[in-house]
Amino acid sequence: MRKNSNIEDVAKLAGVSISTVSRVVNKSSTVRASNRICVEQAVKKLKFKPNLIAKALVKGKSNTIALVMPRYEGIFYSYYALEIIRGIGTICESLKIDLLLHITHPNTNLNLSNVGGIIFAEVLSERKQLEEAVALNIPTVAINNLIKDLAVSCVTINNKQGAREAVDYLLDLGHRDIAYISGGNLTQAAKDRTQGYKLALAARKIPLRGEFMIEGDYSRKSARDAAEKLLSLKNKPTAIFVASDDMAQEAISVILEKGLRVPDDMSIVGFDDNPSSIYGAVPLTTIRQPLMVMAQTAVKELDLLMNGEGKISRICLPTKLIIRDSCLPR
Amino acid sequence: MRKNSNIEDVAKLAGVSISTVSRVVNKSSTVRASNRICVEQAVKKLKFKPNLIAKALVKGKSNTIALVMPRYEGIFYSYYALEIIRGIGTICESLKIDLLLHITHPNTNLNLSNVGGIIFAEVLSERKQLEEAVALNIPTVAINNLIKDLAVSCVTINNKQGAREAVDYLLDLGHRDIAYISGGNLTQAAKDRTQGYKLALAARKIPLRGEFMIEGDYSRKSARDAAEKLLSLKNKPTAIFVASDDMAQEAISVILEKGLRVPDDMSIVGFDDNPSSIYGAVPLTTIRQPLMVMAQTAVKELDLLMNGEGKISRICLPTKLIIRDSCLPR
DNA sequence: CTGAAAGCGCTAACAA
DNA sequence: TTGTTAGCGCTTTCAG
Repeated sequence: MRKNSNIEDVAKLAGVSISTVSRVVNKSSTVRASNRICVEQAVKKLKFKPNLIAKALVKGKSNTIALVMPRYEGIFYSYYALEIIRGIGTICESLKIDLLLHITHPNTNLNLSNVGGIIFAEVLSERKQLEEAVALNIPTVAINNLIKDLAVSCVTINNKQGAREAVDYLLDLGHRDIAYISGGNLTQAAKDRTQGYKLALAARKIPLRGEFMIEGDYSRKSARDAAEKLLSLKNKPTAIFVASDDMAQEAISVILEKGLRVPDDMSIVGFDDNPSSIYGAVPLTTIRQPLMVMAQTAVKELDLLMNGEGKISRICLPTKLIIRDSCLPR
Repeated sequence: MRKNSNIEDVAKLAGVSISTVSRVVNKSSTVRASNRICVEQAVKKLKFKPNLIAKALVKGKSNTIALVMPRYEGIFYSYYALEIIRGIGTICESLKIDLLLHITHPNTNLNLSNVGGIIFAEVLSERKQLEEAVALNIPTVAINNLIKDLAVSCVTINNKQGAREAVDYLLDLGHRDIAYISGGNLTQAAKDRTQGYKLALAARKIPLRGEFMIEGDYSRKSARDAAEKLLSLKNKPTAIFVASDDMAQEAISVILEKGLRVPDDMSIVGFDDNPSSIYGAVPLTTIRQPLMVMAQTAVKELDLLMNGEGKISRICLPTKLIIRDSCLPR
């Protein structure tokens, strides 16, 4: 059976005490060169890997953080989820932090008490866990949500402003009949984008039209249905703002299939700046959101918190309108 | 600062020894009812959560498994990666196994020695880590790969056979000019599908045509490029087998945009049975691969291995041809 | 059925 | 600069 060598074996082989071994392994205080070399050789010969579990126990905290991600189909299959997992995963890897992934359901209850910190990818559905984490005094940061009533750090994208920018752009182009395919209301981000859409129209005193606002769920199917509904309207919109690039691409496919042209007959703005938005049938004008930066910032904030050096912060990252070829003036 | 109550606090409050507390918490040996109740009450009052780190230390193994996933753009943004993460994540959640996610680069070196088990989502690029895991005697299972030269369990999808089925179907429909958009050669699965394509043609003595075999990388962009290349050929194929549904959908979009029809002018078969393949412009005929079953099987096998009850097994899961509307006889 | 005590592998005073 | 030692919180013999 497996029998990893431990610090004692190394000490014995190197002819020093375990403290010395610990010191050289952790590069803490200075050790006489000759001893360090002995230890290093022993480490190599024995293939010694420090037992992180023991270390975590004595340190009273682990180097592990949990990423809590709900498994709603919609959000999970979105570019967002993937990019967040990838981003946080990559940063953790480079910071040598262990990443625990929790794919949750509203009623899963996690034992959060043994991680060093937690990142919530979405809180609308995880409110209880968030509160528990705060109560347990575990360093926590929420992403893509702005939480004001709880003492947690958050780093978010300015979804409302981003959506507003998108619609403003369409408005500036002369469009007045602007439809919207939303991302539902299961996430704060999706709700914020809807807010932004409404705000932009309200600012120009353009009344909201119920038939122009269609609820999607970030899936391609929902976008297809929505686009078809929009195209079958007596008074069609001249432009559509779509809450994600993936959905926008699907909407474009539908429009093209019906023999209409984009942007000539219909202008489209997406949201994400998904890399594939450059390469579709028509390069997509969209809102770029710095997902990677958000992931990175979240992990760094958390790391600070975990080391007792940080304090609660609320960071809001700006979006940027990326103009490509899917819009034309009205 | 945080000060979780520990087993000793509970023991004191319940008026018993820590051994007794341990027993009731772990439901191990029988404890007198009155004592059990006392302990349970104390646990509740103190909100006692056992420290899993200490437990792991004394048990000499953790309840944590690592999922190692390379971060090649192509594979990472595929339906496969997402479904695997989601599948394994979900199963682990229900089995109360902690899931460590490692998003790796070829040259990241992980400290694998402190997990209870490892699942490799892809081994072509992770061969060294795999070998190390085996050398360290850590329970390991590889998914979507069949490894014969190493003592590891693997559970895989029969990619070769699946691809062959797809092409055979086209062949049976009378097609002879069958093109192929591949998933590259960075993963075993992608290579196997290419094998399957070649085998199917060879079995009917149809010569391979270089211009009919285009390398993709599972991204929509690569599929778009490939489809355009295929459509610009003097002698166009009459059917295309595409190594993923996502890519197949993109190919269909391209074809439709050029004013051609699917399946009338071009038959398409995908691979994955991605849920969205039902809802696209044309419901896609495809190869269903039981990704969830694979994930589930992998975790269960690993769990067995971790509990010393299992032995090396190599499981190959069958695919299934799902006939929808994207193919027509020639 | 219950409790005392010996560790699991490591870190961090403290002493030398 | 180095070694000794006391834990970190828990499980598990082994006695009682």
